[in-house]
Amino acid sequence: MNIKLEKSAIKFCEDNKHRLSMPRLEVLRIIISSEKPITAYEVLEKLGKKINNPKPPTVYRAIDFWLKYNFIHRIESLNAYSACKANHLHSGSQFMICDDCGKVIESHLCDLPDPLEQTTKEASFIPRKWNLEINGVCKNCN
Amino acid sequence: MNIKLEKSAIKFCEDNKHRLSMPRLEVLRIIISSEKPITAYEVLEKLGKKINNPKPPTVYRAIDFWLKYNFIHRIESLNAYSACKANHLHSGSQFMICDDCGKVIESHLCDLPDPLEQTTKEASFIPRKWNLEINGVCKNCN
DNA sequence: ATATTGCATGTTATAATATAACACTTTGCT
DNA sequence: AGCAAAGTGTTATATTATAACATGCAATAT
Repeated sequence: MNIKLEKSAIKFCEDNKHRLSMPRLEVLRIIISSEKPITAYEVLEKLGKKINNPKPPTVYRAIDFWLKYNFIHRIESLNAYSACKANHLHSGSQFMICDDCGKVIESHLCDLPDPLEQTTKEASFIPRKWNLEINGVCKNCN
Repeated sequence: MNIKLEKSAIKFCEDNKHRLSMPRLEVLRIIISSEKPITAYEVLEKLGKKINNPKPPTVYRAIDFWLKYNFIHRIESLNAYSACKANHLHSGSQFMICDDCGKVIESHLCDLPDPLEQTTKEASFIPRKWNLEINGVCKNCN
């Protein structure tokens, strides 16, 4: 699927002296190979086929790790996770979620769009990361 | 606090023949009078002082009702709810969440900003509602 | 005025999501 | 080898949310 992302994750760990443990690698692979955003407990179930009887913290730790470095994203309104579709790491993401078929399309903001940037300035608020989720109806469903 | 919102909610129910039941009214009041976004179980606890021994579904039903008509918003990344601060109903919301002090500032988008509108068009995606959550550091904390 | 209907609530139970806490293991460094 | 830091294994439990079904209430049609 997205072998590029896996490779860059491996390289990232080497370069930054993070351990690329079994749970981390397998969890990332599971999320990468999922068509749709996948929940932690779905990951847990699949992980059970790779390592012996894993428990929720194992999954959540790995997820937190990859989230932290933006290799995966969390779709808040679905409590689900998906691999980053961009070829670079970014701190802002945008998802279009189809209310009909559940399909999720990621695009990504490199910068906060101007009117939004503006409101943060007005509030003297310093953005660190942001997440936009748009619900609606996708191409195929309308 | 926001007596205006309560009034407009009451009027909304009258106009649209929705029942303004005890749980609905009290839940709305609790959320309106909360300084910060409040979780469902915090609402439940406060509701216990108004009506006898309420259960989670009572709270969630009332929350869902007000959410549906945009009188309150859900802040996804906090699993919490807050009264709408705009003086009009809107289907898009924007929150700035301070990672230091937990303060949440709402602003509101009447329309999806152009670059975003653009991406939905490119994907032939029809937006129905959207939610942007920006994490960062607020005025007082930086 | 009452029967009907649809909306809403009360209640019990349980599902789904996530984390605390602590013992143990691995790795890199000195 | 000895140590510290980072990571995992495991048990238990916290937090968030919903399913399912019985009951109540209010508008309206007879």
